[in-house]
Amino acid sequence: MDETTSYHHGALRKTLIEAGVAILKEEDVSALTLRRVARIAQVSHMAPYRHFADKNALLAAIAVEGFQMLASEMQHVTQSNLENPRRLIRDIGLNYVRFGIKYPAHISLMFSGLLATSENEELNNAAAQTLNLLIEAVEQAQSHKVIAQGESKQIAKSVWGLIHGLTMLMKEGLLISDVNNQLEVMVSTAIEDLLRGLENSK
Amino acid sequence: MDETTSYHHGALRKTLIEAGVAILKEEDVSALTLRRVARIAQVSHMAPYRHFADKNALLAAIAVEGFQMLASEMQHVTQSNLENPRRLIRDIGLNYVRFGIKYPAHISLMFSGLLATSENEELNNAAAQTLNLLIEAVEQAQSHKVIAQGESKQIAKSVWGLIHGLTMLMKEGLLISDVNNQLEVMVSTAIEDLLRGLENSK
DNA sequence: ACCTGAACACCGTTCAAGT
DNA sequence: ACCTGAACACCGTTCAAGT
Repeated sequence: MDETTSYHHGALRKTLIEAGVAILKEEDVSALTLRRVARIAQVSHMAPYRHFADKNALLAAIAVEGFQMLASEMQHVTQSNLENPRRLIRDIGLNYVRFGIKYPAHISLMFSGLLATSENEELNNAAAQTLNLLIEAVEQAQSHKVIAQGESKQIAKSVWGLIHGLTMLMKEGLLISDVNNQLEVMVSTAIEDLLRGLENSK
Repeated sequence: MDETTSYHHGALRKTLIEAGVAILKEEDVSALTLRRVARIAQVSHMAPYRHFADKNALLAAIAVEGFQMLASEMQHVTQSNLENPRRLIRDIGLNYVRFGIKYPAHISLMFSGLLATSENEELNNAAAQTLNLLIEAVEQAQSHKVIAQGESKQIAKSVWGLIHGLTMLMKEGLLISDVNNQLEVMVSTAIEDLLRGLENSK
């Protein structure tokens, strides 16, 4: 029953995903090839097919890993802002944008069209988890009277749209020239403007 | 001096770009290869190198074409909304999102990281034009007292962030299930919520 | 079950050569 | 100037085979 007695080891799937994550930390999505991931894991270029149907399936698994990293950051922010929902939403936004700046290739993969075409249930659930965490934050803000009642899902989608768009544009260098000094004001201002509009929702 | 006497013709550069645009209308970015574009243009796989330094340069030119298509749509919307800046901003947003739904592979290429890494001046100008058109719309709204004075550039960036994020999430199928019937309400609501917050900017 | 290597049809890019 | 073809080191994927 010792899993390490097989040719490689029982954790090849995980090793392959981690190799992919590591590549995305240094290079862009085009560097993430099946053969290279296999090389890093020290297996033949065909071994990954025992764990993934094709390259897209590996990419989807790496994207899931990204959504989990993001969710875990969002949950951490939520823990430290239990009493101030206005600051909670702002901090979730700031961390989302910083996540995109820190892992540009990874977030690029996560929203590269895999979700649009893949029908991969695990991936769709992982992405939906992002929205769920935003809905929770919005409902918390509503119960604190910071956001008007009703339509928490629509409101969470608006918030997601704003912070996701800022992230993508920021990542492309289209919003500010100095990420260290301008990011916080730029993003906070945008989020607070939207929150102000949500106070007296129609 | 007849340009058509050369091996191919003088318009190869344009032909190659249009071949790329055509591929993106049907398939995703991974189908856009240098060799395939050359095949469509009926030239050898090396001919494109006379017009583009490498594959990235061709991709950048195709992205520029996308920004020009988008700008031309935005200008058209602006022409038909000269008197109502509130509706203008909403319609620009709606059209931006529809552009992304109509050309998902093209908009994906436009924001795929080329801008972040390329230093391509033409591409950067084309992308900046999008922001310029939004700044104009915001300033029009300010002069009609629909948006509070000051910081039109920051406000335009917030608006861009919102509509860009909604576009990308929509394209991934993460916001609504029925694009034909739900898009307009979803996007309009989000934009109007932000505009409400901008009425009495801090 | 899990892993391997040869083979195939593709890539982007370099180089030397043709008109 | 513009275009070509051979060659190289890569891809993803199929297949037949090994333990």
